[in-house]
Order: sequence, then C-alpha cells, then structure tokens
Amino acid sequence: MPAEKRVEKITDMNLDFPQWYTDVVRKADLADYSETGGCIIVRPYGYGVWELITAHLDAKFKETGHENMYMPLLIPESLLEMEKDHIEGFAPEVAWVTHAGNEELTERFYIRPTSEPLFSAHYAKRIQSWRDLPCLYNQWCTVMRWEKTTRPFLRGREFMWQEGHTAHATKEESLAEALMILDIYSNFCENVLCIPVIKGQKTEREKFAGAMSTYTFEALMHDGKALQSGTTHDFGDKFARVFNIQYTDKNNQLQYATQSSWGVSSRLVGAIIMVHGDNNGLVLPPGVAPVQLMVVPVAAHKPGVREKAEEIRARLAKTLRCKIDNTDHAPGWKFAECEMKGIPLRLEIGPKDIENNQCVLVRRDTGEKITAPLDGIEKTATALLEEIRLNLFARAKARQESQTFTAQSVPELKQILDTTPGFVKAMWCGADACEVRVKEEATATSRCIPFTQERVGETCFVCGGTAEKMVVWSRAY
RNA sequence: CGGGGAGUAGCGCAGCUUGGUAGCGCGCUUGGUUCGGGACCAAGAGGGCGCAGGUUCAAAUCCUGUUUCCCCGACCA
Repeated sequence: MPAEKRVEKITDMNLDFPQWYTDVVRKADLADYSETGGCIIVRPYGYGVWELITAHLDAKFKETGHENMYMPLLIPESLLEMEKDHIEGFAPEVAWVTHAGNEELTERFYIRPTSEPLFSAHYAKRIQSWRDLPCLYNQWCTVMRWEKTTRPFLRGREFMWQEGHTAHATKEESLAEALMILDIYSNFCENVLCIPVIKGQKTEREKFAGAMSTYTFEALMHDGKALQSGTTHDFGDKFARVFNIQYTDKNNQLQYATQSSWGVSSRLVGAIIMVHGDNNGLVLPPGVAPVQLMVVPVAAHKPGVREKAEEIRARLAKTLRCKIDNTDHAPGWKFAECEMKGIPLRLEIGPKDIENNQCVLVRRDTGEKITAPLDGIEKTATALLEEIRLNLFARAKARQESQTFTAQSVPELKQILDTTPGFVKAMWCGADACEVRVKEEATATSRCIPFTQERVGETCFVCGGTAEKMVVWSRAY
C-alpha cells in the first residue's frame, strides 16, 4: 500500500494533456530527448511501431505499382531558385551546409525539407516519351525542417517519413494518383491504426507550397485538437513547367508531364498516442503493436510455472507477436508495465491456472479479464486482438462524432472551441478574407473541405455571403 | 519570435532568500525472504550542482552572458 504511493504515475490527461503526452512518450519508452536540440531519439519500442507502419504502407505502395528509390540528402542551392511558391514556403526552415572541413563551399547545399526539386530535376532528364510514363517512385527517409518549437513525434527538426513522387502524362492521372494514395492512407489509418479520419481538400491558404491542390486526412485527438495526419498533392504541370519536364506524346506532340507527391511521417505515432491513450498510458492498435501479447508468469519460482509459460509463448509466437516477461519484478509491476506500453493483450498464467489448464487474458482497451482454456488459446487470442481493433476504432469514431459540431457564426465557433474543442462544420463562401478572419477571431484554421459535403447552414458563417462549401474548422497541432 | 517555467545522481525533487564545499525518494548493485495489481529486509555504488566568465578567503547559492528543455501564443510544409 505505501509502495503504491511511491510509484510515479503519469499525469492525468484531463488535467494537463501536453504533460500527459510527454509522460506517455517517455514512460512507454517510445522516444527520448537527444543531445541534438529539437531532434528526438526514437527508442527501439517506438521504432518498432514505426517499422510496422512502414511495413503496412510499403506493401500497399508496391501493390499499386510504386517502386522505392533514394535521393541525396543534400540539394544544391541552384535548385532552390526554381519553383517560387515552393521555395517561399520552405525557405525559413531550411538548414544549410556551407562548409566542408574548414573550406567554404563554392555552392551551398541545403538539407532536404522535402525532395520535390530533386525528383523534378531527375524527371526532366529521364522522361522523353509517353512510354516513360508514369514514373511511380517513393522513398523512405528523414527530412529536416528547422522548427522553432518541437514535440516528440508531432514536430521535430528531423523526422522519419515517406515521400512518394510520381510523374504522369495527363492532369487526370496525377489527380487520380493523389486521390488514390489518399485512400490508401486513410484506409490504413482507419483499419490498422483504428483512427477515424475526415478526408478532404485543403483550402488555397492551407495547401502545400507550390501544389495545384492538396488533399488531407484529419484526425481528432483526445483533447479535441486536430492533427493533419498526412497529405497528398496534385501538382498538375506546375513543377514540370519550371523544371522543363516534357515528353513526346503518341501524336508526336511535346507535352508537359504532370506530377503528384504524398507523404506520411512518424507523426502518425503521435496520433496513435493522442487518439487511443488513456491515464494508464499508451494503447496500441494490434496491427502496429511490436508486442501484441505479453505472457506474464505468476509465481514463476513455483515448479512448472516458468516452463508452462514459455510453452504458451512459443505456441502463440507462431501466429502473433508475443513475448514473455521473465524479469524478477512482482506481477503487479509487470501488469502496470504492459499497460504503460500499450500492449493489447496480457496473458497471466500461474499455478492455479495450470491446475485448471487455463489462463487469464486481459484486454488493454477495456481492462476486461477473461479466463480462457489453454486449449485453443491461439484462436482465442487472435479473435480478441481483432475485437480490440474494432473496439478501438468504434470508440474513437464515437468520440470524434460526439466532438463534432456545427456553427453559424465565428463567435459561435470560438465559443464551441473554447468550451468543447473538436471539429466544427460551417459553411464558407470560399473567400480567403473570411478564412483569415476565422483565424484572427477564433484562432481556428480550416482543416479541410470534406469530400462528403453536407449543408449545415444557408450562408457563409463569416460574411453571410453565398455559401460555397462546408468546411471543417478546428484548432490544430 | 513574444510571454511564463525549469536545468542539482539514471528518474522525480529539496537545498539558493540569510555563500562555508551537496541531500531525500525511486531506480541501480549484492545477499536473503517474496511473487494473482507497481513486494520487503540488510549492506553498497553513484553527482559537485547545464555551460562560460565574474565577485569572494570561499559560489547550486550572488552578478553577467550563453545554451537546452517544457508550457502558452505567433509562425509553419
């Protein structure tokens, strides 16, 4: 009893969400701070989650015809001159390489914040004929953006991501690509990460620097703030005209190629934490849990327990990611640890269970304890993991719906966000000035123009003009 | 970039007001007893106080500069 008081608990998420987030990151051992300012150390457990994310997505990219390749980390300054909007968007956060040893370089290089210029320059060389199209490339790498404020996984100076870059013959094709990838992303988010998302298009103000149109999927975090979880961009021929990416079509006519780019980053790990986590720590969706089931032997010193527990682990390891906790901590410590790390299922087995040829399964999502026969435990565990997956999504979906509102005026939007943060749907006339006013008066930004439109009012909620689109607004990370 | 907070043992903190050469809890090591919700006893190891200057006989403690981290805001791909 006094022992329990000494245990450092994580901060209550309802009292101090940012602190809770940091506590989870560190106590679940996902990441640590590094000696390099603004850059985190991704610990093996956090990297394990990322590896599973990459494995799922990489398979999807390949299924849809994409190939992985790798571009240099450094980009010569000369390429920076080329796409004006793009550069203006990135320039403030670009890090430069100016010296080699003590020698000042004649041409400076910048560390990629994203690789559109390199891919575009490459396409300009490689693409000659309609037969060279499409080019469907992707690279897994890290990028650098010199952020002023950072948060583990959510915003860092260097972060892990994937950037797809494609070139096509027509505007229809580059648009179709951007939309198809958006579906891959959002399906992955919903089915594997169990995070419900709203898909839509970014407004002119919020779109990617240099893009013709940007598509996004937005998720709602536990504290009611939105997280842009990934984006896809259709460039049309904008970059092609700057980089001179031209090909000869079937009619021997010179044409500009069209392009798309798309990316998701290790920010998804942050989304998982903030959507599913609770006051006991992390809650991992089974699909990306490095350990899906932890076997915890109870009274391991008693004859036969350790052996039996190991036997169960070996059986389960054939069908799922499974470990056994053979440390000499007390069982209660191990239980708490499993919870902190978000392991979806815990299997407790002790002398009493062995006597009855059973074990106790504990769900991380509900805390429910289930006594299950050892015979057929593989099937029981697998079925439970599937139930957990469905429940996590259903739970997050219900919360998102309960935190989605509509507003008829900017003061109403502000009032909602000040009291019950979430998504707010409101009609918009399409004018940039109105969007700016929302930002100034309610400190909210447009998250997206959802693909699934509904009319939640008759006129623009800012100016009262003709309502063009329903837009989802919120405060965002 | 603006406002606020903080850097003392691996982690969480106290000590700075009133300078005298660093302490507590957890963790760690060893031995023993334990083991179904963060066990207990005993014996140990470990830091010179973010960094750089300055004042002083003497600096975690005072002064100056600098850096890193956290929170809020601005900015943001």
